[in-house]
Amino acid sequence: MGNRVTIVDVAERAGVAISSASAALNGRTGVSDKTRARVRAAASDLGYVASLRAKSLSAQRAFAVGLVVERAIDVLEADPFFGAFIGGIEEVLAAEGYALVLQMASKADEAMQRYRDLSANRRVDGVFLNELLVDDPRIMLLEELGLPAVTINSNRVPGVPFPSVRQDGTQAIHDVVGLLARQGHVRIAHVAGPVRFVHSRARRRAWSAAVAEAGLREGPVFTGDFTYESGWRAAAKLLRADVRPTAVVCANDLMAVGFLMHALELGLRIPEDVSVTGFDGIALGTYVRPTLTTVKTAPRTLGAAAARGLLAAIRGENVADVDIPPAQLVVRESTGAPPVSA
Amino acid sequence: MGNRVTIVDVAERAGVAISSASAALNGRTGVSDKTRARVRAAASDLGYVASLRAKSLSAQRAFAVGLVVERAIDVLEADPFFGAFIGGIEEVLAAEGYALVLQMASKADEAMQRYRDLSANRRVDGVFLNELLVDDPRIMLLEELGLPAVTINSNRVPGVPFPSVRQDGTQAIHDVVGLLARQGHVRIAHVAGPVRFVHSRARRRAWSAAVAEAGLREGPVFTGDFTYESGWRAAAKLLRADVRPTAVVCANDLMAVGFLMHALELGLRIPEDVSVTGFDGIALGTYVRPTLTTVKTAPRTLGAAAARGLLAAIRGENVADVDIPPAQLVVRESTGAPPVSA
DNA sequence: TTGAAAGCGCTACCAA
DNA sequence: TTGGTAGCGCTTTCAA
Repeated sequence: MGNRVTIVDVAERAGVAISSASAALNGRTGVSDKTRARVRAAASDLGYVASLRAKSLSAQRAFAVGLVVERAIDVLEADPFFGAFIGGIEEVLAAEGYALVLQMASKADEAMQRYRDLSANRRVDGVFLNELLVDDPRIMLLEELGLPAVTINSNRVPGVPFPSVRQDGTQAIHDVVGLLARQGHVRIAHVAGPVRFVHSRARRRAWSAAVAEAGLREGPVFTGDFTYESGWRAAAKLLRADVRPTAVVCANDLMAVGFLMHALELGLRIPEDVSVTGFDGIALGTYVRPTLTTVKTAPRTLGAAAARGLLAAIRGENVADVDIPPAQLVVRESTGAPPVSA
Repeated sequence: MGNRVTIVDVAERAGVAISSASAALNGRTGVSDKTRARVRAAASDLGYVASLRAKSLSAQRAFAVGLVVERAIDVLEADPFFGAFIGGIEEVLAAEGYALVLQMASKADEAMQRYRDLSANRRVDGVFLNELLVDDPRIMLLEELGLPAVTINSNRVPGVPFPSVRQDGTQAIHDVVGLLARQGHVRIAHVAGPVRFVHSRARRRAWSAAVAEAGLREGPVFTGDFTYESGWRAAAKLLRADVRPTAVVCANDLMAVGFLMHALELGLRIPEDVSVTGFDGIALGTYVRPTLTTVKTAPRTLGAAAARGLLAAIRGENVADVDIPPAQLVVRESTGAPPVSA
């Protein structure tokens, strides 16, 4: 344990000063090619790997970034977003010698505390701001803390000092509604996410605008919480109304599947009696019957872009907002022409 | 940034030596109560938080542990195990001031390299060994590296120097088979996981033993890879045989659901024509119709126990293997009496 | 281009 | 019980 190879050993073996060894190893200029080669050889002979601890302390960087997932922990199970998102993050982080510190919080104030700690003990050099709230308190907190950050899928808000990495879903939702309208649907409902989320609002606005654009009146809106159960409840509510919507655009797949399953349970046929669409493009949507028409997002690509943006922000670069290619409509079996009686 | 409060400031304000401040703050003995109180007050006045970087370097600990998830990254999406497992880990880590470093690898040798790096640059103090293989090369690697570890859900292998944290599923699989046998099933098939996994084998052995115990002959075995698709393929294979099994015990829920959906697609009724059972207890099993009879595991509890074990191992304690309460049979709709003709 | 040395902020040893 | 002080292993001036 204590017999670890340090830069001192490397310098000694190469017959140079420690500072030269450091410069050589880190690709800094000011060392002759000969010296650099000798140092490199010595390092590889000795199997030298720099201690991240010492490096962190002296370089004043943690070489790690943080992701705080705020979620009632049981709910996380059903949310496949993070797996792929984290995969994308890791992909670029690993290449840069950075690591991901993953934290979990079940409530908002707990999450705030995690950010505070992460900053106070300097465990990370920057963080991801996922699932933004309207007037998200984390923004101001991180600004105060001076911790670099990137926001994920937020709108470009003027006051916010952090770059945003997004995948637009607006166009795809327009496509969804357009598809339904062309199929003859007139009463198109929406199952929304909690209003506090920026992306819930964006999806609802997109639905709203698309419906108007199609020359239709807005159907009823049910506000869920992105869970299967709330999709189920949405069906109970919307399908029991005197005049049923013939199509329901849901703000995520899990709610759409909950809705769909309950509709089937009520004896309705999909899409003959009611069309259902989701958002996300999770695998579950292909397991159910009928398979779910949805908007396919790219969490992995998003994660990679977010990581690149965050690393750039940490390096102090002036990073612009980035938009990855927009989400795409994927038409499957849960959408079709409305009942003629409607 | 540079104006960070350090222990020097705290010591100065409290009018004591740095070493005393350190001792006081860390609850070490050898400081008077009065001094300790003064130091604590000074620290809180100043909003002092120790720098993890300096602490790490001097204490020779990273205050972080690693989890390397080895998975074809797209597959991860559908696997809800890790969300809850990580939740459990985080729960105990956070309380101890430790953090979780999450890494991803898509192939085995890539994963090995991640462990090697984690150890070489000393990013973590220990790691979780999940999804153990038979003769897992990671064991020897970590032993060589001298990195503390705990194995998750492995068998107690004599040669392995790491404590194991497990949840037994054997009894529950016996219960599954017992249930089926009592219902009159005689041909009970198994959809297994890849043979290289320790837990695949354990589940298969449990099925095998339980079938024998029920006085039955083993039904056919299909080896899948824990994906929905492989469950689907299993159905294609097993249900097309001349003599169909009347019940199928799957090694995880995702395969069970794939099997179930395909069986339905083939026009079979469940459980009237064929009973299907899973293992894991994921939410998906309650979304499908019929709902899935399964063995419910507790990944969250497992994660918490694993984290406790790992921290103890890091502290150098001699930690015993721990078994959390066993997985439980959950009977739902996908099991019932076999067809009379069978 | 090279090397000596001063930190980075903390822990822990050893005298006092 | 207290207070110096020598590391921990690296980066980064600043002279030579």
